[in-house]
Amino acid sequence: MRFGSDPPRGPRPEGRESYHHGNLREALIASALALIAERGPAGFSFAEVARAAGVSAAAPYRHFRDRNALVAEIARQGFERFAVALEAAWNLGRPDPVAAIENCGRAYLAFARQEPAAYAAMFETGFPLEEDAALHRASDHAFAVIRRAAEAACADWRGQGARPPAMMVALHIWAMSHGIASLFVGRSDATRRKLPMPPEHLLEAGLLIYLQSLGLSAPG
Amino acid sequence: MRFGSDPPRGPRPEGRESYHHGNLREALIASALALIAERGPAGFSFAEVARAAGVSAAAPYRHFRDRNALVAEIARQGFERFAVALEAAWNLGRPDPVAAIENCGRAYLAFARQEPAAYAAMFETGFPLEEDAALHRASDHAFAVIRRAAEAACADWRGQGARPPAMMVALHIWAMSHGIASLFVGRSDATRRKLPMPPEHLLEAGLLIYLQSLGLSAPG
DNA sequence: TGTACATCAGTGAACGCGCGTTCACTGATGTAC
DNA sequence: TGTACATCAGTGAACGCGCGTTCACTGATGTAC
Repeated sequence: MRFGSDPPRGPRPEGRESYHHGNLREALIASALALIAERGPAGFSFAEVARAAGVSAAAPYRHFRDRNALVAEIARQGFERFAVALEAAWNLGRPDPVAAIENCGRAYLAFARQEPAAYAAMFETGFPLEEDAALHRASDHAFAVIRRAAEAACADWRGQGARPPAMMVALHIWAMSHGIASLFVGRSDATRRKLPMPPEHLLEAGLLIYLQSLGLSAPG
Repeated sequence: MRFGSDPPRGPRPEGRESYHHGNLREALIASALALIAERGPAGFSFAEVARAAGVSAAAPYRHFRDRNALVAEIARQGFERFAVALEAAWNLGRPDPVAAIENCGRAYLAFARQEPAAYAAMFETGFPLEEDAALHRASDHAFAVIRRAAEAACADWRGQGARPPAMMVALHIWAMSHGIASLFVGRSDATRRKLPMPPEHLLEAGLLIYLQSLGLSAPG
């Protein structure tokens, strides 16, 4: 039985049946993500990615200038997905800014846990952001979500003394989240330190204590 | 003019004059630190370290099983110096625990700034601590300083509600410090993000806000 | 003080290997007519 | 619908290179007597 949308000749499941791969660019990214998850962002060669994608060593050059360009693209896509996840967790500040910020914190750790390879490519490679405008934009895009969350929270502020600067608050939230993610939510469990509590609880408590101090949350 | 303590033959400044190097182990560590500072903990080969130390490619095997053993040793020594620096900053909790904790924060960032290579070896390599007892001990040793500081601060606690658990406070301090260090105090300036303020100020403010909330610091 | 010897740190040649990169090529796809 | 042709993605062979690792060696150092 054949349908109009079938490919011209024979079956074509996962593997290669055609001279052309058809989707090599995405396949290379997927293979690289798997290798990063296993061995870290510096633990594989360009040739190895090609092999993992079932393609000759010369093929990747049709899609990426070199290994770095591939990893940078992985980081860029990671930042975009990261921004989307944070945005969804923020959920326009509902039910209230502080609760929404805690949701962002959970989303932050969930991303580090579920996409450890992308997270490593984003934060552990040390690419100079100045040299890759697209990467820089994607990274700014993710931070902008946290920044807007901090601004919304600060707008709600009803404490005493000076109003806390939203930029500073955003940076503190980011630093605390990233610190916990990178110390305790790593790639291999063996690599990371043991914790007496789930990282999510640790972060939640930290954010709550911090935000309370600013008069941004009703004291418990 | 000759002195009794002179080496037996001729001058012996930095380079090699003797068949034996005399201090190759330390020289390899120094060369590796320089290479890490330049290119990150994964950016060099074992042979390259030997070359940088002015020695044949086979020589390092007399001192380190392989490249990983060398980097692990660098991380271990780094943790020991880190512990010493934190201990000095803590200064037995003087003049008071909160001020002393802020000094620890400054020392934390100072270490990341002045010893970026060691810091990278300590936190960016992902060695499984279970497999290297000496490294694990050194790392615990550094954390113990922060932990003792948190305990001393919590002992001083005079707030309302439940007394904060010192372990949690220690982890929050560590996470905030590490987050700021790893996001904003990196190896090459080009790599790290731009900040509207010095990282030291950011960390100081963050710790103060956090500790105030726990009733550990006189509200400003 | 001198000599013989054991120990040990570094040499340099050798090996096989995988990598990065280039190149002319080939075969699949898409399109103009 | 069929044919000719341009485009393009992937091939596989080739190259030089540096790496990791081993080995028998050599020359410096330290020590026993």
